[in-house]
Amino acid sequence: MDRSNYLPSVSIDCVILGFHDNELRVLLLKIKNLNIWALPGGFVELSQDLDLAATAVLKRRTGLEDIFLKQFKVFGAADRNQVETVDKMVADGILPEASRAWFAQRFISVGYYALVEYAEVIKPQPDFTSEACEWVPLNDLPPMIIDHTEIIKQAHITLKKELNYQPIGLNLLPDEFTIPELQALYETILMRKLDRRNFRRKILAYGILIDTGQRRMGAQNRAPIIYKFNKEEYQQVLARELESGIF
Amino acid sequence: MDRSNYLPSVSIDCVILGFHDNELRVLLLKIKNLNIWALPGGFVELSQDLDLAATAVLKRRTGLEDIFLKQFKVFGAADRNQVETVDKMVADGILPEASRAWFAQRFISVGYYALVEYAEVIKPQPDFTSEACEWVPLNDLPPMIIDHTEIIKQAHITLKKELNYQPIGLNLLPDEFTIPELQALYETILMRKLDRRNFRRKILAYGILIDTGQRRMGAQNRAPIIYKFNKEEYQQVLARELESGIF
DNA sequence: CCAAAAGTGTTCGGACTACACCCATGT
DNA sequence: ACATGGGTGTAGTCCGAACACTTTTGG
Repeated sequence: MDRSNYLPSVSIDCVILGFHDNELRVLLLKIKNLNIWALPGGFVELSQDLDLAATAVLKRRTGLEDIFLKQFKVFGAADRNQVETVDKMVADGILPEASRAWFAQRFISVGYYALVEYAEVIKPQPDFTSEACEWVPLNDLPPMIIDHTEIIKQAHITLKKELNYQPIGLNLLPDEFTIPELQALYETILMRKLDRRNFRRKILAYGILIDTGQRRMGAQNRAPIIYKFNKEEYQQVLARELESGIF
Repeated sequence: MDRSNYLPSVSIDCVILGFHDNELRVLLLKIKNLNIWALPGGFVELSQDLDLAATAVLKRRTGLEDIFLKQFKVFGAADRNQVETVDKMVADGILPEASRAWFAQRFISVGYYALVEYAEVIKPQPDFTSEACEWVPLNDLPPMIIDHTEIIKQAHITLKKELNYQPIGLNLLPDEFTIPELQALYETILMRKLDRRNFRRKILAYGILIDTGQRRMGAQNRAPIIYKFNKEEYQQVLARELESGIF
């Protein structure tokens, strides 16, 4: 693996969030032979846009493309390196001796977060340094490398703030869903209960839901209406928010 | 100048904003022998926190410390380098041949912005590559290097958004000021008129202003009350905002 | 006295909150 | 029938937008 193709000092970490069993989950890699987990990350090729490098990480781990991916913060503490971990991995033969210096260097890491539909990620892909790639509940994180716990925390804070000004759900929910399901997503992200009736009104007011005319049967209660996102309107609402601060 | 003390590939650009003559101004450096301007920037020492490096840039150019300085975005396009400009500067003897490679490399630049009190910056300091360091009105920018125009634009957008949830003015106004003066600052940042009465009510509701009991005399109209910021309350309001997304 | 701009109060409407009620579904 | 949770309506409250009047200052 030739490290000379990458920009030194710069890394990318992706907080890939999915929603399952009414829980927010983040995609993590378990480092071989160690009880330490890490965010999927990567480096930037010499002639590659930073955002593209992030997109490539997402693609590599999940197979997904065209997903909402957003830079949210840079992590640049002086002690952001992992000498001990790298030494151990070299000793275990996981990393070749030749790449010790590369991985042990200090990185400035750009944090990105993505929202993906859990079900569409068939088989998360570990890399050669990791023995597992799993969805881990956000509120039950294992020991993480360096500051990755903090990175996840910051991603979650960012997500909560975004929720106040933008609809969220496309990419995070299946194609078809009910309003109660969408509400469960919101409640999970915000970590608090919302009023059913007010939520419905607010979300319908966005004008981004399409009534499919179908209902979700099977439960021991009134069958809720199944909706789809009106993707054009959805994108327009997002764009309106982003535009809000034109120069 | 030994470049081996710095992290490669990573740079910092600071959008230092001041307020004067009812205009927002940004501190720019004019590159020697060229009609191109640049944001004050710098690099990160090998064992220096990223945020500290940004603070150092601010200190170096303005002499100011303990100023609100915030990371707002990373600029990582693949073509973010300045080969032609560097070649010209080396040819002109401004940059030593030995540092050509350093300055011509591709940088991932972390954007910071700062709000400073115009009057407190006595004499902005140019560096050895620049022949001037001046306050330039934000809506009358000269030709800028690489993507620095875009960086300033993004900083302004960020500032406008911050304004919606936080008070701004400490660091940007003199110690004593009137509410109409504070309103002029807001109107300049937001680039639109605000209602006098609603503005007054809203800003007083924050509880961060102290009536000094004095009035600004001299104008041909009723003398406005002079206020000071209640700095403790001000910081608390800011902290409350930042805390708002606790895990 | 007059122009100019500061200080004060009131009203209106929209958005969010907090509720109570009815309806459909599976057991 | 009944427990469960979905769909609908309504009154109260808060906040911001819009606007009219009075007060103070210098000329």
